[in-house]
Parts: sequence; C-alpha cells; structure tokens
Amino acid sequence: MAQPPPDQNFYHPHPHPHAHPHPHPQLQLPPQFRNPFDLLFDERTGAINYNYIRPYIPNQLPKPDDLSDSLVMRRPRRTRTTFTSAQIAELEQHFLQGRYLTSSRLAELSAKLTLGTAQVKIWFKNRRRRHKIQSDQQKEFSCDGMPLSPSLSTTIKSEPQGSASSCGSNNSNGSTSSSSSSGGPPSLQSLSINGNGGSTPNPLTPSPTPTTPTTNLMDHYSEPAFNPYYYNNHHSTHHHHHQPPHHATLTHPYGCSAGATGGQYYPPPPPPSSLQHHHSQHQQQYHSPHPHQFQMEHKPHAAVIKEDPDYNFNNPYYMRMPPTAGSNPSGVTTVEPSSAMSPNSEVYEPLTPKNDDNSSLCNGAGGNVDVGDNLDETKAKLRVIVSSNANRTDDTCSNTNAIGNEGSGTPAINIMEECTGAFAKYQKMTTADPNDPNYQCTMDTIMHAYNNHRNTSANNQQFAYCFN
DNA sequence: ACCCTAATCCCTC
DNA sequence: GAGGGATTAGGGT
Repeated sequence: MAQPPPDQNFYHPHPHPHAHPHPHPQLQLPPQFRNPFDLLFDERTGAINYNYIRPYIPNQLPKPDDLSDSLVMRRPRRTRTTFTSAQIAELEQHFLQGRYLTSSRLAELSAKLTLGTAQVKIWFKNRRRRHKIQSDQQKEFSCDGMPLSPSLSTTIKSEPQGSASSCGSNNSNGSTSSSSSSGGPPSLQSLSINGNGGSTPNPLTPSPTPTTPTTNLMDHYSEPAFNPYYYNNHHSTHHHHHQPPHHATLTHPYGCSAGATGGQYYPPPPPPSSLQHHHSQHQQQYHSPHPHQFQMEHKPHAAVIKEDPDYNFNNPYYMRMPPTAGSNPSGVTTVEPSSAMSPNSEVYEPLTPKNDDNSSLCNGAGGNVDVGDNLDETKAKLRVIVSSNANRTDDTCSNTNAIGNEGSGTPAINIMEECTGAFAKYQKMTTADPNDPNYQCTMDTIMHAYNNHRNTSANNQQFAYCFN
C-alpha cells in the first residue's frame, strides 16, 4: 500500500520515527514565516543557510544570485554513487564472506574502497535485500526444491521475466543457470596459486576521505570541509574520466585483486556486445590507485549447457580440492565462502561437476558466473595466463607488452595458451589447430595450461584467464 | 519505456 | 542504532 506521501519535498531536520508529522518548535513562527522556505535562513541571524540547498557541492556553494534557481527545497538526496567495478568486486567479495558488517569491517572497507561508510552500509543493505529477493525467487524456481546455500545462492540471479528457469532443460542436474548481477563476478578471473598470490588484503591505508557522509542529513549537508567523496562524485559527473580501453573486468571474488601486490586486474579488450551489461559504460567515479579499473561484465542469461560425458570436472586432475569443501545433498562439491578462503590462504576453486553452474574454475566459489557457459556462442577468445611475478599489478590480458613483457627483461606474464576461437566448456575441440577458426578452447586447454605451471615454480603465483 | 540499484522513508527490534 | 520492507529516483540501455 502506498504510503502517504511523506514530506519529501522539503528538508526535514530530523527523522520521524512515526508516520505523522508533528509540530516543530523551531517552526513555531509567525504564520507569515511558517513555511519551509524559512529553513533557508538561519533563525537567529537570518543568514542564508546553504545547507538546505541542494545540490550540496563542497566548495561550490551556490552564489546568492543563483539562489532563485536553487530554491527547490526538495529534500536533499545524496548524489547517487556509481561504484566502480573494482569497488563492487571488493564489496561482493566481502559480502560473500559475511553479509553483515561489523564496525571494524565497515571502517576497513570504506577506507579501502575510498567510500563513505554510509555508502558501504547502504550497499550491504541493498545487497542483502537483493540477495533475499533472489533467494526467494531461486526457491520458487528451484527444481528439486533444494534451496541453494545462502552464500551460494547469493549471486544466483533469477531468470528474466518470461523466461523459464533451467528446470527441465537439458541441464541434467537441474541446476539453474547463473548469471552475474552487477555485483557478479567477472568474466575474467584470476586464481592465486601460491600463498601470496593476491589473497592477502592490502594493508589498509588511511582513507583519504576525511569525512564520511552519514545518514544524518544535517551532518551531511552541513559538512563544511572539503570532502573528496563528494568532490569526486560531483566532478566526475561533469567530465568524463579517461575510459580504459577495455570494459570487462574483474577481480577474483576471493581477493586476488586485493593481494599484496595491490591488486591484479586482467582487463581484456572489449567483450562482445552481447556480453556487455548495459551498465558497463559507467564512468569511473573515483581515481583508482590502481592503473586498471574495469567495468563489470554481465554474462548473458539462458546458458545452454551442453552435455558431454567426457568431461568430469570433479577429476582432481583439474584442481586440488578446496580446503573448506563440503558436499551438498546432491554430492556437488561446494565451498562456503569464508575468511578461510583468504587471506594468506591459497585460493582454491571448487570443482564444477559436469553441468553444474554453481561454481567452476571459471567461477568464484560464490558460484555466480560460469564463464564457460555460452562463450562458445559469443565466440570469445581466451587467454590463459600465468603470472610469474605476483608483484606485477599492471599486467593484463590485453596488455601485450606486459604479457610478453618485451623489453623489460623480467618476464611477468606468460601466455600459456591463447585460443583464437571460441571457448566451449562442454564441447570438444573440433580442431587442434588454434589458428583454425573452428578451434575451440576447452576447459582441458585451460587446465592443461594450469596444471603445467601450478606447481612447477614458486614464482608462478598468478593464474588468470581472460575472455576477450 | 524499461531496468538496475543507490538512497530514502518508515517501522520494528 | 541497525535492520528490513517498501519506495523513490538517478542513470543507463
């Protein structure tokens, strides 16, 4: 039921815990003054109170001449924050580790992401909300009535309207197709092979943001000091930051991106348009300390899982088992994301049982993206790269200089495999010739590359694969 | 127009 | 004070 229209058009100096407004002592003015515009003026001095004027732009307070246009007197609404993909990835990562924030976690995250605590709190709140909705929908669409574990179902996205779930589809085990949400993991993953391969959170650096926007509007809007947060927000909307040449992005959900190296991002070239989320054009709002910040890529839904009895992703050949692996009733290996997954621990990927979308090599243990799905349809290119130097933070799939590291004398990234054809998780290669247009890079290709290097050298600390 | 989601409102605990 | 549910609204496709 629609709530009575709250007094949203005017700034309210304090929240009402109840629906009905009550008289305010400070508004007990002579009738001729008893209107919201009075709030514009200091009761005592009569001076213009700029704090009631929106938008609030630090150091850019409207001049008196501009007041006529600014006297909108709508309730101030904080400038909508557009999180960067890196920030979302980090938030998602933390969300997987715990849906609720402790004060210390909040402070840590906000500082690390250069976000206000309010933004982080709101994000978690909205994320929980989204999770609940998705979880409910997941239950509703669940074939076997077996709800996914909350953590794993976190990123399961419901089928779009008009689209049936994968129940009853050719997905033999009935698992639903997963797709990334905006918070979903990326199409590109990096795996930490060795201990410090990026799972260790960066030592927290003091936040450059001195003032955290709070939910207290009064505090917020009366903040007189320069606030980089808002500065960035407002200014970034008035000019376009340099867009990185690549869109897709991401970081490993477990924090490879947050490694001791300060982050590992492997930005592939722009993905096929079919893989680009409509939000992928978002501008960068914050000056990232990292040279690469990339846009989140959304996987198209409705993945059609192809059957192939020859693939068995439970084969330990592919991966060591995750340390905190458990089994769900159907015997599917799962991993409950936990702090045990990082930091300072190896990042293991749960093996993906055949036709199970919940998790895979291509996936964070959160199980929300299975990049193998449908990539044969998108004709994405694949590069499997192994970093031999975890200290490199700027190596990318598309950075051929970095990959080859030509000229630097210090090999940083070696391309172990590069498929020029499509990647097909459940298909066999139709040709062994990578130059053949019909060549399909399979999971085998990836894992061969991976296994060839995962244990051979202590220097091989990063493993990533990119879909270009 | 529609979608996603940050931000807000209102309420409960 | 923090949480959830409902809602609004910004910004993108």
